[in-house]
Amino acid sequence: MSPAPGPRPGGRSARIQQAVHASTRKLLDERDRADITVPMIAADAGITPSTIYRRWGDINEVFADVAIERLRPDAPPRETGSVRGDLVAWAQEYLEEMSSPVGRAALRDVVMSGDTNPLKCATFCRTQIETIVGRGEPLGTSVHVAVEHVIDHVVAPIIYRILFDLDPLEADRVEALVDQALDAAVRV
Amino acid sequence: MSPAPGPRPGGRSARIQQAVHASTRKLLDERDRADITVPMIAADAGITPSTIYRRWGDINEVFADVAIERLRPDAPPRETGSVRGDLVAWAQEYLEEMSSPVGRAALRDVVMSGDTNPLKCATFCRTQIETIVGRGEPLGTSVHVAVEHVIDHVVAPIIYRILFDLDPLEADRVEALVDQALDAAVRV
DNA sequence: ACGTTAAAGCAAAAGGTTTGCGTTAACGGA
DNA sequence: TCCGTTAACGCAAACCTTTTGCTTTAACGT
Repeated sequence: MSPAPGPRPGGRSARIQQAVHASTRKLLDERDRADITVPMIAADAGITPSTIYRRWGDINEVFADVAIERLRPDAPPRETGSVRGDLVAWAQEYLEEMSSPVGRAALRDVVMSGDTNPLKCATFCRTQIETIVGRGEPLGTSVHVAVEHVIDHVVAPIIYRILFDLDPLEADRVEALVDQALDAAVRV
Repeated sequence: MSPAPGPRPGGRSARIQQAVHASTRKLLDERDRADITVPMIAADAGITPSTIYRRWGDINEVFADVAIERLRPDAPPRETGSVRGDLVAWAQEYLEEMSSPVGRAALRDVVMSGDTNPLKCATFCRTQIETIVGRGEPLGTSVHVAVEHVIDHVVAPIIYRILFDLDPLEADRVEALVDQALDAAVRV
């Protein structure tokens, strides 16, 4: 009776999505974001503008879509031998990536799009932290508590300062923040 | 020789700015932000669209301009008898205001506009905190340190969770964050 | 292979944005 | 108080983006 009209992730759709992403990234490297239009992206990708409007809605959704790919972790956090060491290394690298012009722009593009993209982005981050903390203490509610503290005391200040254009954190301050987060988690 | 061509904050400009702000706030209450256009605002304000384009550039700048007025503190932080109490009361109120749909939208509008607006917004916040901390220990570098810690450990988690659509902080967790910020500041 | 249908192409209509030029109204000096 | 100067506004036409109805293409299941 119902042929299950689910999505169709087939070849053509995927090809067009990749073309749009590639053209958007390319234009983003060349021009200022305010000077990029949907017809420009379409022309570069070799498709018609209406395809973009129908699939993405508006140009901000395209930017957000590209941004979230940039924000997706490409590898599990590397191991240094201790949870603290892993967290410090991960946080310093995260700070580095997000402070760069590309990282800042990606963060803004994600934040300005509807609720689900920011949540997805925060979840990428949380998952990485869970991996690290989970190595030291496999499973249990204390892991969850520690993760929350790392998000509040380490990730939040990093991102807040970037989004609001304050001076970025120093690398050694990141270390202190990690210690404070772990301290706070232990005391609960 | 040079008649100093400075800005002209006179009556007409101010009147038009107010009209645009008022119409924007009104439309923002009625419709979804994506459905609001520059010609709509202009019509409601009784001016021509080109005036808005020339003064603000685009509609996002208008939204950001309105948002920053919403974010500007309307009174100095109220006093409870202790620095800790003042900070807790202020932070809980701040959380409340920023979590509301209007507050969230204003935050996003500010963040998505160029660098100076976010910085202005963060400075509003910092100034309020400085006022509170300065009451306990008038002037000195330790005040500055404490303010930094409150921003990193209290403000940042509040705002991060709002912007990335995580569960908002509980009111009693705010209290714990203030304590942690003050602890961290003392240890430096 | 064939039928079905989601997604893309095309083109015209609708609407938003930019721009040149004339007009208005603050501001400063006589 | 009046007058000259000039930033800012109004108007309207040109330009570009966005939307929309219809046709065509190409995945996917049978």
